[in-house]
This record gives sequence, structure tokens and C-alpha cells, in this order.
Amino acid sequence: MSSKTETRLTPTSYIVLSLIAVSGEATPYELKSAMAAGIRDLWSLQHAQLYTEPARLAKAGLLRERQEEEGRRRKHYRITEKGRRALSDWLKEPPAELAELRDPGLLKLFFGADPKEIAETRLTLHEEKLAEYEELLRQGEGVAPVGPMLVVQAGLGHEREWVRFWSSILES
Amino acid sequence: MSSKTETRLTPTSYIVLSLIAVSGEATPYELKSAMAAGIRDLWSLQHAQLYTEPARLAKAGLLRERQEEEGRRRKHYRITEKGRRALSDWLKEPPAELAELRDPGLLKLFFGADPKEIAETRLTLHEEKLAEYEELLRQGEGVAPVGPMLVVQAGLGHEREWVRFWSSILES
DNA sequence: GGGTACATGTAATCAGTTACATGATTTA
DNA sequence: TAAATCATGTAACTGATTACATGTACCC
Repeated sequence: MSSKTETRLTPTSYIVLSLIAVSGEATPYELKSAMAAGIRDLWSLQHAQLYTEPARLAKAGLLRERQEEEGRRRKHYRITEKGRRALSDWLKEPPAELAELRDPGLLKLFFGADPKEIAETRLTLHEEKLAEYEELLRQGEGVAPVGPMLVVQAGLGHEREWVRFWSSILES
Repeated sequence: MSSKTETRLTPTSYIVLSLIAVSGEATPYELKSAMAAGIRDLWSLQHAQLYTEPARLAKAGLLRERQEEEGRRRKHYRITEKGRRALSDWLKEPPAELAELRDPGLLKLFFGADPKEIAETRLTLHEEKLAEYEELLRQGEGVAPVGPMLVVQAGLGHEREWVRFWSSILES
């Protein structure tokens, strides 16, 4: 029916798509603010991608672009029917792959770095991040939607695990 | 003194560098086998990168390349003094950033997917991965070097946490 | 009115992915 | 000996990062 979508959709695409779907309408700069606390820990994007990705999605017909006539001539994006469908299809399908750990500290550990030296600074970082999550949890309680709150809880659990792990190395 | 290394070194670079340092000498294909169980869960590489990255590192003087004169004309790589220095500098410096979660399941959760639906398949995947780690732990006990074993323990801890997390969603 | 921070974007580069190709061994 | 699998690589593409650039608003 419609011309084939040969645009590959990446996680980046769905993040942008979702953020715009929720906002109703958004400029790249607004997307930047929308990439707030919660999701930045989960999956952050470079600000340049918030300009290129919407353009890409618009070309594929998943977003509609409207440029201001005067002044800054900012570009505003809204999701289209097609975009909404793509998004809901994606949300329905449980993903088949796990994430890799990709932790730079672990990587060095793997290749022979001194465990205690790494552990010391890692522990600090994770304790800070843990505190951030606890704060997010407090702030979100009752007001934030379910999805983001669950993600915060997941993050919290992992940070606790990291703290446990690196502490155990320091104590060994 | 030596010409400036304008080659940026990424985690990929250090993985290749380390694997070659450990092997003494290796061809890209041998690197592929060296990317065994443990590290693949931590940080996997595409096989094509095992061809391009050593070439890049050789050009930067961190590896020495030797090509077979006859037959398959495979390329063999060894680490140079400069490479060894780069590697040990990297190992010494505790990294300053944390990893993002980048879990596709969590991402969908964040944007409103049905928690239980996601949880079901995620739980299975993580239970399988957990079993793999337990097996690795058993196999490595006493024989594998410290670094990789610690990484397995870290992986184990996180898989347990994932199982806990997704289970709690199913039970809620 | 000059500095500083926020806002807004484009261009160039590069790392990483996907696709393509073919040679060598093993096995049925 | 045909099929399948392992071994070995190159080429093309493209998403993501880095760098560059300029505009606007606020505040001291």
C-alpha cells in the first residue's frame, strides 16, 4: 500500500518517536529537555541526534515536520498515524536480546587491572548514582507514570548490586 | 618524540590490544575464538572489527603486522612496545563513567509496554543467562585468571538481580 | 554594554554494522 | 563427491560522535 519503509528503526528512533508521541508536538530542543533524569541513565542520546533522527523519521513518514515561518524558523514535529502504528508494534513485541554489561570498569578488571584500585572509584560512582535513584524514587512516588517508575526501581536494584560487588572486592 | 598518535583508542581498541598481548601473536580469526564466553557477555565485537581494528592499530604503531608469504597470506599481529605502554596506561586509570543500562526490555517498559508481558520473556532469557554464568563459574574455578572470574561473578550478581526484578513484576 | 549561559542548528568524520564473497575442511 | 560448516577477508553503508557556528536572552 504505502511505499515501503526502508528506514531501519533503531532504539534511538523509538525513543524519539515516543518522546514526540507523549509531547504531542516538540522541537529538537524540547526533546533535549524531555531526555530527563530517568531515561538518561537508561539510554542517553547525543543532542545532535535529536536533530538528525526526527528529520530521518519525517522522511520516512513517521513524523510530520512543520517549520516556523519567521524568527528562528524552528522545526516542530508531531507523530503521524504511521508513526503511531510503528511505535505500538514495537511496544508490543518483547525484545529477544539481552543487554551486554559494557561496563568500562569491569572491562579493565577482565584484562588484569588491579581490582581494588578499580573498585575504589567505582564504588564512589555507584553510591552517587544509587542516591540519585533514591531521590528519583521519592520524587516520582505517586506522580510519575508506571513505566518510568519501574525503570527507576530496576536501576536502583542494579546500583545496589554494583555497590555490593565492588564492596566485596574491597573487603576481600 | 614519536609522531603523535592521532588515532583515538576506543574500548574496542583495548580489547583487541589485550587479546593480542595475551596471545603473543594472533590472526583476526584467532581473535574471534579468543572472544570466548566470558567476554562476549561483557563486550562483544563484530567479526569484521577483528579485521579492521588490528589494521588501524598497526597503522598507529601499536601492533606489528606480518603477512604470510604464501598460501592464505593471513595477517598475524603482535603488540609493540608502544602498544604495551598504551595498554598498561589504560589499565591503570580507573574509568570515570558508568555504563548505561541500555536494556531493550526496560526501554519498552519505560515507554509504556505492558510490564507482565515483557517480564515473562525477559525472565526466561535471564534465567538462561544465569545458568550460563553458573556453568562458567564452575568451569573456571581454580583455573581461570582472577579478572575474568570476577567478571563472571559480577555477571552472576546482575543476572540474579534481573531475575529478582522481573519476577517481582510478575508477582505484583 | 559586555560577558555568560542557554538555545539551535549543520557539517565532517569515523566507528561499527551489514552485506557480499570465496577458499578450505570435514562429514554424510 | 556433494553439502555443510568453518575460515578469511573486503566493501559499502549509515548511525553516532565530534566539532564548528551563530543567535538570543539574561544579569552584573
